Amino acid sequence: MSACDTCIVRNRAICAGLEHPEITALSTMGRRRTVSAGEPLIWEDDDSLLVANVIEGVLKLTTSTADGREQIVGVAYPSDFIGRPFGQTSAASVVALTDARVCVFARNDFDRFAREHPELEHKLLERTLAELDRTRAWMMLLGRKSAPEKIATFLLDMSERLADNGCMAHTGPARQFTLPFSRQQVADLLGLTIETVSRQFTKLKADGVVALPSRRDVEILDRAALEMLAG
Amino acid sequence: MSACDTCIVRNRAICAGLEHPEITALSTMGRRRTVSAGEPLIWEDDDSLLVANVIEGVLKLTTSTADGREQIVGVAYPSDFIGRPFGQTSAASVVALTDARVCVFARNDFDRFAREHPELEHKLLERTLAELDRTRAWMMLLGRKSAPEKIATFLLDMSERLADNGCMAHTGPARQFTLPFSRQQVADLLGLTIETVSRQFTKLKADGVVALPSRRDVEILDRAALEMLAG
DNA sequence: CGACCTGTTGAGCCGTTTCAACCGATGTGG
DNA sequence: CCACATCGGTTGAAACGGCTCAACAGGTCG
Repeated sequence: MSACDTCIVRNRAICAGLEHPEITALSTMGRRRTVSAGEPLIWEDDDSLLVANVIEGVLKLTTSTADGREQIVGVAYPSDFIGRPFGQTSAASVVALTDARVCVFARNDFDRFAREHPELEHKLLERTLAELDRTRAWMMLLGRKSAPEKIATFLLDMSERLADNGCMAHTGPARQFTLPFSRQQVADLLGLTIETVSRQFTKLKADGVVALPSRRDVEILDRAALEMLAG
Repeated sequence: MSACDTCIVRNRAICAGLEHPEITALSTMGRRRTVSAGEPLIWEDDDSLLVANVIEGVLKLTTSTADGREQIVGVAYPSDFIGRPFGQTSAASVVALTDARVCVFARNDFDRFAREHPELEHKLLERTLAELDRTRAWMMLLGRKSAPEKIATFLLDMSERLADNGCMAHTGPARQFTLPFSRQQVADLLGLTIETVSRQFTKLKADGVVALPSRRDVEILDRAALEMLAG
């Protein structure tokens, strides 16, 4: 019996739908690993040596400039795939935001296996296309939205993404949730400074749009207002 | 003999490497089409009815807000693939920037064909992964770079992308080229206003970094300076 | 020639950043 | 046990970069 048999993202990750012999083969290639909050898993511009499935936790994908500015270019949740298959170098660093568990594969092995299993490649393609859609929507935010719009859009997005971490049927957007991000990370995600993020949060709170019971907790009091603000 | 046999992007598009019977099958599904500069090919949020290969010309992928702000989220050059396979709606509009020729497929047909031909799906996956890398690099620009840095990065990027439109071996970045964009489109690509773009161009010219013989023509006089400015 | 379109230039304004001080929670060592 | 440092976050004041609005320039086309 492989670790996959009890994997909690087994039915949502790219492994979903693979037949038993394939799962077994994948299982022997993969290795479970934990990554502590703040710990890197992949370095930008490094040789792309490994890919992984996220089992539990949240990780950020970032790119940086020479002078240290950072932009979060993606966020990986459970069942998401990370790393750069079929490429020599990875374009982004991957760092855990929360303690996380991942299922890692040597890129070589994974590439070879994927090429031999079209069903897996198809899943990967669907995922990559969806991620590209999301990324493009985020470009709109980065290039054209104001700070209040960015924050509102961000909160609505979080409310959807963090809704069903479990395996239940789709429950709709969450009214309250805990951000996996510090203020600095929210800033890096939205292309703002930490101070601007803080001020916008305070403003939303003052206007009664959200409640902020703690640093990381958000409760949406007036979703319609947020949607209005999101632009 | 199918149109594919004489297709000028035959060896660079996703069709590359397909065996003859497959090419023939694809050929019967596809249809050549011309798109005039400014003419749309796909509408944002519409049902995703068609996908295409770019044969000649340049097209922009854009998303817009309700109040009319626009962000260019991608640019398609010859041999690039456009449209959203395996999805119900397309997340971006596609509009020709120059007169263009494309090879279009009904999305249904293409999806079915792709699923039956792993080699094609693999090509599509590689392309999509590369596009995702590029898109993420652009997020860095949108979120974290200043106007001068954006313009410098843009010019360097153009210089590479427009280098070998032909089929010759890689010739390195172009020293001079013709932009397929109006000032407004450059602004929409960089998340700036048209006035800021214009001022930055003027500044680069005044500093002797580039020459601008006409509205659309650029000649890079001091590449090192541009690379410095690009941040 | 005049209308029109694209792009440039100027002046002033506004939003975001910058820089700095402050706050509250957490943790530590004397 | 309490002074004290630390860390993440908030708040304030001022500077600045890019935006807005408006006028103007250069081509092109009727």
